[in-house]
This record gives sequence, structure tokens and C-alpha cells, in this order.
Amino acid sequence: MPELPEVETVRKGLNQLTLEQEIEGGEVLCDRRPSGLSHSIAHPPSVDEFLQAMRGARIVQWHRRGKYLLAQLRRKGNASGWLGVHLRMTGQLLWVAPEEPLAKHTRVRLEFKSGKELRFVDQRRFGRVWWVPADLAPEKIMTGLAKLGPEPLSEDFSVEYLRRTLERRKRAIKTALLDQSLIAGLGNIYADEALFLSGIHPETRCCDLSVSQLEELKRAVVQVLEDSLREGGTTFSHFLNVQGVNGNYAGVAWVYGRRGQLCRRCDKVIERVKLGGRSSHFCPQCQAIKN
DNA sequence: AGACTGCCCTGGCGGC
DNA sequence: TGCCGCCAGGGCAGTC
Repeated sequence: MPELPEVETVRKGLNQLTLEQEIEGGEVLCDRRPSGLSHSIAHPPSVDEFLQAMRGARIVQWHRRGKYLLAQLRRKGNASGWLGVHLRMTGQLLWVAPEEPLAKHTRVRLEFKSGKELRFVDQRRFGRVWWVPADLAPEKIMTGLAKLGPEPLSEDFSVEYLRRTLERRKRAIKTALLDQSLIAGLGNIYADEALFLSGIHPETRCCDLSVSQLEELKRAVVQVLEDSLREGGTTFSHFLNVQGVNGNYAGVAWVYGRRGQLCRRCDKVIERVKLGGRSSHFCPQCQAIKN
């Protein structure tokens, strides 16, 4: 499940490998579902139109907002819109030689004149690819972009912002951390890790958090993201960087995925609860409920 | 407005 | 060994 550090790692790799090379063709792989023909292109509705937009384009730069990737496109010196990608759970962007055998769940191929291919591979098919025409703002087409809260590694993400945003909310802090409209880019792994590091029980109501707890939480969120970023993302799940290499962060997970194992800090057994349809892992001693 | 729920999707795993 | 059903979860639509 790529979260901010993984998406950022992919972005950096793409900026090293894919810029200023003409896209000469591509392919969108469809498969026949009971519900009909299915593919990963969210926009435009026509696959042909998508591929036509890709042909002849070059990528100027890759950007990231939350967990969204955005490639700025140019054709013959003119702006030609944006290529947007969201990896969701299992999506991967891989920079490969054309003769590389197609992975089973390959959804999109973009062929570059330089003799390389960018492939979007996505086992569970939650991931999405968009083309946004140059005369539209990306958030008009990629509507999720418009709803994103501040970047957690920016100055906008302050203790004061957290206090102002959470002080009247009654829901659990864990579900608030996963809400992309409050903070952009956190997912289940780093939310659980940040709550452990700040000693906060995931079921604590937002409005019950003290200012010192919010300070701890803010610090912990920044720390887990920066630590993971430094290692090139987590080794968990399906994450691979563009060159097909896993990250290095997993060894230091305090609670995520450790239900039934002993807390690395106090030896109590790590527990798991369901919150908003997502599992939350926590240490019942290090993250005692505050009233 | 805020807070829920269910849905999409596939592979891996537990249980029998 | 085989089969069934459950589980993983990001974002979005729908509901109250």
C-alpha cells in the first residue's frame, strides 16, 4: 500500500529516468469482466483518446500531491496537459526494457523513443491513470486532488493546524489521520506507527487530545515519514520503486502488522481493532486510553 | 458539515 | 489435497 514515502520514492525515480523522452506509442490492456470490458484509465473515457494524447508527448517533470503522481507533459514545446497516476493498493510504475516479459497484471504500457517502456502494473485494479488536457486544471478531472488537506512535510502541517482542525471533532484520531482531506498522504501503516510513537490510543476522540499530545503526534507523523523516505519507502506489501526494487523500512515497524507479537518497547502483546473498516494495531500499555 | 457504510478487486491464508 | 470464505485497504458514492 504505497503511502507518501513510497509515492515520493517513485516520483524521484521517474524524474531520474523518464524526462524529455518522446512517447512514441502505448497500449492499454483490457480484460473481460462479468460487468464488461475493464481498464485502468479513469479519463478520458475513450482509450484511443488517451493513447492519442500520449503519442508525441514528453514528460517535463513529475510532481506529487498526497498519494497522487502528476507528470507535466509537453508536445513540440507546448504544454499538452498532465498524466496523473494513483497507485492505490497494489499499483506499480516500472521502467523496463520492451523485451521484459509482461507481468500478469500489466494495465498500461507507454513506449518511449529512447527504447524503454513505462509500465503500470496493478494486481487489484484499484489504481487509476488520467490524462488531463492542457486547458483544464488537474483537480477538475482528478477530483480527489481538490479535496486534499495539507502536505504533512510542509509548513502548513503545524500543531496549530491540528488543534484548529481536530478540537471539535468526535471521531477517533486514527480515522482522522487516514482522512486525506485533513492530511494528505498518510495511510494505514504510517498512521499506526505515528500513533505508537506519540503514545496515543487509536480510538482516542480527536477532541480529547491535549495540545501536548498534538505536539507529539505532529512530531511523530513527520518522523515516520522522513525515516521511511530516507530508506526509500517500506518493504511492506506490493511496493517497488520504478526499477523494481523494494524499500528498506519494514524492519523498524513498531506495531503495524504485529498483532499477537510482543511490543518492542514494553513486552505487552500488540492488539488490533477495526476502525472505519481499517485495522488498527497498537500496544495497550504504551498507548493507554486517555479519558 | 461531519461521520458513517459499502463497494471495488485479487491473491493468500485459515479452517475443515 | 481441495474448497470455501475471509481478509487486506484508498478513495468515492451514498446515506443519515
